[in-house]
Amino acid sequence: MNSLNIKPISKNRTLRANVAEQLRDAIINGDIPPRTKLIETQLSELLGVSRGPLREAIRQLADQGLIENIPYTGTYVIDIKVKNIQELYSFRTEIERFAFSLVWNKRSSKFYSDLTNQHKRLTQAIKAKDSVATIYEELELHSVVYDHCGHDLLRETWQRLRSRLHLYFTLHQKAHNRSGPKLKAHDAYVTLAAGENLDAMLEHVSEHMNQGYSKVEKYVSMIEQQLK
Amino acid sequence: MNSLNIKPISKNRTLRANVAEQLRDAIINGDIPPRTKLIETQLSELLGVSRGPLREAIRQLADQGLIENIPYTGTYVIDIKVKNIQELYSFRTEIERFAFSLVWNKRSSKFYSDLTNQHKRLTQAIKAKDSVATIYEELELHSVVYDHCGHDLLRETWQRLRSRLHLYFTLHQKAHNRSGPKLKAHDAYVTLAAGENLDAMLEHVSEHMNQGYSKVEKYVSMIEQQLK
DNA sequence: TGCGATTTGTCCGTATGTATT
DNA sequence: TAATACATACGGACAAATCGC
Repeated sequence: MNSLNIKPISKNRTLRANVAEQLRDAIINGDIPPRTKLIETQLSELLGVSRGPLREAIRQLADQGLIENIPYTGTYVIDIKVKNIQELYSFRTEIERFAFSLVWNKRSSKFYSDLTNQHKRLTQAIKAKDSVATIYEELELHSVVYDHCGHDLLRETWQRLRSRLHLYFTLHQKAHNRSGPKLKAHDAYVTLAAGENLDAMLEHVSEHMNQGYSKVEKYVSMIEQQLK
Repeated sequence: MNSLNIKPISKNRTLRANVAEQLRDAIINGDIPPRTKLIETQLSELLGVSRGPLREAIRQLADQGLIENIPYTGTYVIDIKVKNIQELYSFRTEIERFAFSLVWNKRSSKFYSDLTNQHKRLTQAIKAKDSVATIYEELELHSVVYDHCGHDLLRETWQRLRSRLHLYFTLHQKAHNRSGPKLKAHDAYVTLAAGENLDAMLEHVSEHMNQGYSKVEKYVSMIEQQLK
């Protein structure tokens, strides 16, 4: 009843936006695997749109870093590389620490409630063993601090990373789909974020990221070797 | 002879890339002032291209944050707002400190030479009172650390900020075109970057940014009041 | 080296949707 | 309410570039 449905009722009014959203979702959910070549004529027929809006959507996803476009050659879903993961995690650490520094002295009651509510959703998804929802809710949990820090540029930067991060999470999940994230992995995160010790929070962010990184690093380096 | 020409011989092979570059340059050089509405039919005729590539270029510049698109309504050059400037500078501080931390222990001889050469170019531009070149060379100087830190994601993020920063610099310059940057404003920056005290460098970056921010803040808040 | 097939890039004419007046 | 201006979308056509043979 009072639980808001997660569905983002974003009625994208333009076709290009809808196409971009559909393609993005298909990629980050693993339905279109890395290295796949996106052929315009095929896609436009599949999606039921003309090449115009499709090409504009492709341009947007390329700017977001989910696909790579080589002129006169083709557009490909990005590849997995250890270096990219490492960069994603190290950069994430920096900006999330920055976000907490910004939000710390102006944390509102809504911040606390958003945090706990989102933690609840994540816990439920984990308990339900819904791996797709778990990934989404974990990213949503981390989005809370960006949404409340009042720094549009920072939030925008986070959103750009989020898609790629989502893709890596999905691929990792699919590789060994039984080991989801630990049930209590985010307890300390939420507790500290609602506490009064900023330094402890910042330190925890760094640790949390390192743990996440080492979790996927081995898998990715293995994949990279296989493809080599 | 040995001095490489600055001209980026980037023969953009696709029309959309050329159009995007032309539009971007026109905006950051102030030839197309903020709030200007970009009308597709006019632009496509002016540039001598069809609406297809033009629209794709517009989508790219919108993703870069230089223009804003409102569906079925129009595309406008971004507005100037104090909050945006403040965000730009605070975020820049964070990522440039991060970049120096990354590069510190692997600074190569090329890093030092790039740094001093670029400082020389900046100095020459200032002496020549070439305000357009001065802005470009100052941004190039700051680009050195990103180019050498070996973090593609960080460099990519910097490039995204750079266009907006360039625009603000240009507008500030045009507002009172006699006060260019001080001749020795970057001496300490270069000296510290080539030195051995990382903490001093990081501290200087923060100070350097604060100075830059306060320089444009008053001007922008004035403009913002005028337009209100 | 060249040739042909495939795909991307580009142009144009037209029709429709939307906001504004 | 109607009319206008413009963005959006479609479909067909052709040019240009890449790749495999």
